[in-house]
Amino acid sequence: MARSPCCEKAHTNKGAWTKDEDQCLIDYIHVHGEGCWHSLPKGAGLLRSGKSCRMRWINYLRPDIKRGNFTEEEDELIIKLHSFLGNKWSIIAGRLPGRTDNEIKNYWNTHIKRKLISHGIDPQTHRPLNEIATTTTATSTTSYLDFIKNYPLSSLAIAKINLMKNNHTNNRYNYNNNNFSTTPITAPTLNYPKIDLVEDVNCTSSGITTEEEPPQQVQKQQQQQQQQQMQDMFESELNLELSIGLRPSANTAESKLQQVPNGYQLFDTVQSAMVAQSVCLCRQLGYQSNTKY
DNA sequence: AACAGATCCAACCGCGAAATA
DNA sequence: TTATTTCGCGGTTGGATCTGT
Repeated sequence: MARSPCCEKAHTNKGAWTKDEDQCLIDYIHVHGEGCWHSLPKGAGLLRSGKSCRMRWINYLRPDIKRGNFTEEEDELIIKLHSFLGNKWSIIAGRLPGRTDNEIKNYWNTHIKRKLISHGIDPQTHRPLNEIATTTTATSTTSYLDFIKNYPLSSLAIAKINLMKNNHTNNRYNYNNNNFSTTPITAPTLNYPKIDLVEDVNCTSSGITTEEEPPQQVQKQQQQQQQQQMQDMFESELNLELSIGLRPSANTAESKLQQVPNGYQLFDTVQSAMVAQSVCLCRQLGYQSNTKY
């Protein structure tokens, strides 16, 4: 009892759309709305596949599509989201109003990718190209000191790890029901040594100190203040990073992520810390400032 | 002006998941 | 339960345009 055969492929045009075809599609959607792509061509009198109509509408004809060059803010957001999500263009597009997944994908492949490569950053891993060969198998068994030794983290990334170490011992960040929460875990995580952050919240230097000086009241207070600032910043960034996918639907990668047992686990492995590092690295290269690659 | 190579981007293709008969 | 269609996604292609010589 299957459906009747589809004859969509018969007698369909291919290639560039004409103005008449565009207008025909626009008029039809204005009257009948989006959806039912399969039956749309027949109803609209178009010799196109439903798939082609959908693509044309979503990527080109939709009235809310934003035209023109990408802004620096959009650049930065795309890189950040890509470092987190990979090639999930539709999800990334969902975070950039008016931009389509196809447009972002093209922009990534023609602009951002090249810029990252020219600056020695692998566009897939968001890590320095010359370090990729030796870091492909970082696991939770890697000691944090080994990791630091090989991949000096930005202070921001370190601060994030410290905060998790200090404030959420034996916790990991989970993504459930569109929110991050901390939930006890049993799986082994990194053995974080205590590393006090005392400088450089803007990723302008390596900023790592490994031993605390003999306590002095003023220093303590300053450190507490800085730590609080870092926590605020961290939570702020986390909100951005983890608010990805607030509109999950049944068949999206977002919903799949949420379906992973124990939720969407972030920063519980060395790789996750690398993500933080890579984002910071991009910033160091100018994405946060007014300078461009 | 003419040509070649590089770049851009709209459009196509194949695949997997969901829906449906 | 199974076979098939439909939909949406990411990867790729190829024609149009740009740039350098």
